[in-house]
Amino acid sequence: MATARGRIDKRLAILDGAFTVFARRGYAQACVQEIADEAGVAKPTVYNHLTDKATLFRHAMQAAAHSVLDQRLAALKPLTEPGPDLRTTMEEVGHHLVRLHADDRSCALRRLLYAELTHFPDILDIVVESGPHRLSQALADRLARLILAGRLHATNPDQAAEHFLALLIGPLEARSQMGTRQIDDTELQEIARAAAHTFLQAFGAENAKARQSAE
Amino acid sequence: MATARGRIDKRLAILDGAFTVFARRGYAQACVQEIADEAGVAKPTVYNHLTDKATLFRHAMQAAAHSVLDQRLAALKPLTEPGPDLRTTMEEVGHHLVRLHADDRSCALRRLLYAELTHFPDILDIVVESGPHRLSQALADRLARLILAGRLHATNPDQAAEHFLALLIGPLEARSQMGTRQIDDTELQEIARAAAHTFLQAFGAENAKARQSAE
DNA sequence: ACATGGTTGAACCGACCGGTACAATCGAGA
DNA sequence: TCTCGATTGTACCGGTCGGTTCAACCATGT
Repeated sequence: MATARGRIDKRLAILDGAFTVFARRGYAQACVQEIADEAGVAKPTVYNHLTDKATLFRHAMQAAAHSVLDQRLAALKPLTEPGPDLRTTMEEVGHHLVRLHADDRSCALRRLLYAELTHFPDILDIVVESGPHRLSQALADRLARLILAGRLHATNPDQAAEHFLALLIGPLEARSQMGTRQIDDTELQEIARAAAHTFLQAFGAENAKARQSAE
Repeated sequence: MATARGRIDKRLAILDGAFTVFARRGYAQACVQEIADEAGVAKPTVYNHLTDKATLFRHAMQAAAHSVLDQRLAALKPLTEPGPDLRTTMEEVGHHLVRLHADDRSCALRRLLYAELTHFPDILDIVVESGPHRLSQALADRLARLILAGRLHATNPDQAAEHFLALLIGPLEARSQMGTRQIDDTELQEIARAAAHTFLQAFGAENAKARQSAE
């Protein structure tokens, strides 16, 4: 009705509307009629494209997870060619990651994942495998290069990546109350700055050299 | 029927059974009849003690959050009188915290909180205020003492506490897939060890002295 | 023995919702 | 213009569940 009555794939509109409604109501409380309305489509059309409410949920979650992952991987790009000041590039990357993590759809995705873990165990594989795990791997790759280049001092790039992400996400989650409170951008920047500070304090090459020369 | 037909407060059994069933099914899918069965009680008895399914949920969550918080605060005790080796006491405390965090009830509490954030905004205040926030505050108090005693080098005890908790919880959450996978205790210990290592690398007094003397 | 108040089982009401059936309609290609 | 497939609105079925009612049932205090 409200949608442009074109040939644009309704499937996309359905999946998008489905995620919106699932995010708003949760799986059980979301009724298919509301999803159909949100997508500007009749209820039978929904069942025409997706057989089940469950498979509708699965596909919507998968699509959302995919789009979220792409954004996050793109945010790591500056680390492949960091400027002379490693600290500011790490702060930038951290800021970017934190901003993506605080995004509404990202928060909704995590909430839904947490919520329906028990009912849809297979979704965990889809989302988490293509989510934090892939991100951590990609970050570890970048950090490994930096270690080899002598700009970081760490024994285990995987652990370093895990810890950097933890220093970013942990304080963010604590402050944002699971995405309820809106956080203004300067506070996000402050979180990223603090995380980069602690991380470089622990893994920065200069600090390591200082420690070694003092022994 | 199966329960001892004593005068023991049924209210407690109801709240406990309610949390169990909510954890198992989620809020919407949990039917009151199953809660009554779990508590060994008739359905009208449930409505006799708690007026509503919603208030039942609220009270069950509050009770669970309270018990979880108590355990976590108790785990901080060794930090008030740390032995000569700060590292091992921090590893112990971290191990204890991580083990509590990985507990089934604790995971279920977080899952339910995440899941029903939208429907019960007031629960967030109850749980999060008496949860991670209080824990972070208590930890910050302990760390402040250690800073004054010259055993840690940090400018902001609140931030240090936030970062230590992040280094513990973040990797745990990543590895445990939101509490789905069971983690064996030696892996928990390894997580705590790594967290304490990075934390002391960044905030340890010896490292700081080394850095200063090298400048 | 008697009264009282919480407890029990069972049945019941009303609402909601997933999924389907069906007839009417629309849109594009021949 | 005609036809075919997808889409639409609507109505319906069946099941589930929150919440209530009610009669019977203890267990206690007097």
